[in-house]
Amino acid sequence: MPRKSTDERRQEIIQGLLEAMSEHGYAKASIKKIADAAGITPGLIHYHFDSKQAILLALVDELVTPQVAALEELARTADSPTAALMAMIDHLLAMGDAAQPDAVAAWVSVGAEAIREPDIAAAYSESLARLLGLFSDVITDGQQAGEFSTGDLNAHACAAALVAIMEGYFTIAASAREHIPPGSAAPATRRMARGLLDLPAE
Amino acid sequence: MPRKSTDERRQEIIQGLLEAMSEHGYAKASIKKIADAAGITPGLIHYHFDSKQAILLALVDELVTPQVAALEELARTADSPTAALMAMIDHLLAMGDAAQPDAVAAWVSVGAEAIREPDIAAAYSESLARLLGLFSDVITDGQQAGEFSTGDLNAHACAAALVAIMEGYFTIAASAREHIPPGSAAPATRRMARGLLDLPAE
Amino acid sequence: MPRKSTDERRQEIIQGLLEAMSEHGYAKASIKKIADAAGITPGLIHYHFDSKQAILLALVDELVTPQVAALEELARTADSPTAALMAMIDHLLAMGDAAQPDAVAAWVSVGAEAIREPDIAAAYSESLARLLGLFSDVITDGQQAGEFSTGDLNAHACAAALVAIMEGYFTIAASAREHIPPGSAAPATRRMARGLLDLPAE
Amino acid sequence: MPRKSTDERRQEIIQGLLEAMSEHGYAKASIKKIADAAGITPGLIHYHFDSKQAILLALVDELVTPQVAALEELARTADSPTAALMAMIDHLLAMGDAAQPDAVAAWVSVGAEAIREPDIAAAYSESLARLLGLFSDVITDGQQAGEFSTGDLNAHACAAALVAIMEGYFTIAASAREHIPPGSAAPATRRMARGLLDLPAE
DNA sequence: CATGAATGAGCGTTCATTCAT
DNA sequence: AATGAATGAACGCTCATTCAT
Repeated sequence: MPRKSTDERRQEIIQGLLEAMSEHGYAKASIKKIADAAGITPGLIHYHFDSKQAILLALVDELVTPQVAALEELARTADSPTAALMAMIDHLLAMGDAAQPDAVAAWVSVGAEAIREPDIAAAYSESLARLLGLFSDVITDGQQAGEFSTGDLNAHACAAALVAIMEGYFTIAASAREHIPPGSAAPATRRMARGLLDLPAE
Repeated sequence: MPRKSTDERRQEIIQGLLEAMSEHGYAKASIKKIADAAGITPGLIHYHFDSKQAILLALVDELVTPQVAALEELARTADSPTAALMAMIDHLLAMGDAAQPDAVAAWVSVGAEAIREPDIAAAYSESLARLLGLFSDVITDGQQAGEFSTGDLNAHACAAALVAIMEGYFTIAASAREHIPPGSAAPATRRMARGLLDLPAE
Repeated sequence: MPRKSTDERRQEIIQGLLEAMSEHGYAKASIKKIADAAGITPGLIHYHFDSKQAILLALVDELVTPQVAALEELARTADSPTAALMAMIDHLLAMGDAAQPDAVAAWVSVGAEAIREPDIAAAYSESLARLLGLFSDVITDGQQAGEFSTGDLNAHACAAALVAIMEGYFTIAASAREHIPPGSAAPATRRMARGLLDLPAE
Repeated sequence: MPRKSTDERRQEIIQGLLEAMSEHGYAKASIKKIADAAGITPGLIHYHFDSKQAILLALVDELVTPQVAALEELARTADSPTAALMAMIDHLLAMGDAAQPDAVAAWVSVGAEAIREPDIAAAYSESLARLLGLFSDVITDGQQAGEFSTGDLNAHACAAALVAIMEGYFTIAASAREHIPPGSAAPATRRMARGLLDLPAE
């Protein structure tokens, strides 16, 4: 007679890691702290996950999937590639601006952890690939529609540049938010995207 | 006279941390690993540094100061604000592109560590402030010279945007380099800077 | 249900510290030695106690509380203040004489540790205050009953003198027992108490 | 060409230990701290002393010898055994009262250290023996002069009792001075000595 | 499913002692 | 006689993981 379903428990544990990580970083987010944040006991963590790293991998998916879905939806419902791109930028930068500080901090920790853990690196890389693919598609659409021109750069390089901006804003937002004038990230990024893609000024 | 001077040893230890950190991240860059990388015994580390964190703070300075000096030199010797800005972008992005992978990886770890360690956060924030100041000065110069126009954004917000790009490219370069087409970072950033500052295409 | 209850383990650890301390002093009573004495592994110590100092604080309470209770009982059931005082002296000095050499040695280490550790000093001071209070009450009772006379000294100063004798005998018993003729501590102290309180010789 | 004589250096080191010990206790009085307190470098310590323990043994002698000499002088110049005893009590308790807090704290640490170090125990025991001998002599003199009567106790037991008081006052003075009313130690001890030795009240 | 005591390896740090200079 | 860098063992403590209950 299960007190809670496996899926629910896994969700709680993942959220516990998110909470612990945003406060202490991954290395110091101990199983005990994760368990406390999830409102369960330490022993139960390893019943639902093989290892601490497995929770992190699940968290990466948890962080990325809804964003990708939201961006896809934005791209699909936009009137034009330009409108789609601007909507995507606004959506992503809103996160860094303040909307989900825990998720942003956790994401930065994931990027750092990826330096030394191949499994995390793979998940991180795949997550970036998903984002890159979305931007790449929109840029290709815009090129074919004659809205965008990318000079010597291909669509992939331009997509990487846009993802880099997002990553950069997230990094600074996580550790030195005071250096980002509130509300400036999205407009600045839109201006930069216009330069990148040869769009006329707004 | 001691067997080696304190300054030499401190340098070796700082480089040992850089090496260990770029491979394992800060948390797993143990005193033992740092000592091995520096070719000394663990006990000696704490003869020269009060704590592991003190080494990291010294490393942050070591990483940032020469870059800031180089950027200042570039800004001073450039013919125009536009030329200065482009030279600075090229210089910084060259690092991320491949020139100093260890330093880039270490820097990303610093950003992540800053999330939870106030002292590191302070050093990280100050380092960003130094970079931001340089960009901010160039942008202000360009505005006054009539070369740049920043729309609704002030110089600081534009500087933050450029620093964010750099941070973002570094983050991706450290963990998922395969997503950055080699050689694309600097040209893409130059295009974005043109959009940000209302410069005509090259 | 865990393998052993927290209370049982805490007791075993406290006793392990008592054992290790009486043999090696507090500083050299390492977590490893405490664990060995308690028959457990070192890691478990910090599951049950936050720090080594926390064990010491628990031990101080463990040492003092039963003695205070015993002295209170003696004071309560004695026929007169004089009888109460003599019973208390006999009870306390019996410890130093030989009855609990481990506890006496540990207590001396606590006093020394109190010199440099404010938390230990507070616990030590409070323990002394409890003993002093008991003696002070008995002396005040004796004064009011016309049995004791303390000259220029107040009850508190006389209580302090009696507690000092006890501390002194404990100190010598712990490190240089050969200098205390067996069985002499209590009679000598009774004679001194008579002088202190103007009691006629037995 | 010696910059300072060996004897001077040894003295400085012993005083350095006294200073470091009274502040940090023996275990935490590191060679570095002793050297700092002595105004020399760590390496020099082991040129003048074989080990840290050897300094402590020298310190014990340093602490006790002048007191013993002073007490001998007091005993020799006193008009009577009673006067001698009271002068000795006043002299010793003046230390605990406030005169030399560093020495008192160090002495208590020596007593605690004696629990676990046989060599320290031997030195501590010998120091106590010297004090005991002095008191024992005076008491024997007083008995022979018909001034003192010690009941069932022999002179040694009475001497031990007086030394215990001193040790006890020192212990409390070192860690919980607030419990000793200032100026009360000597008068209280004189009253106790009168009871111990069947002297009439002052 | 769930608990929480238990393990053991590793961590950052301290330090008495040694020794090249 | 003196320096201060260097060593290596020990320390208190943390923690992912295991497992009896």
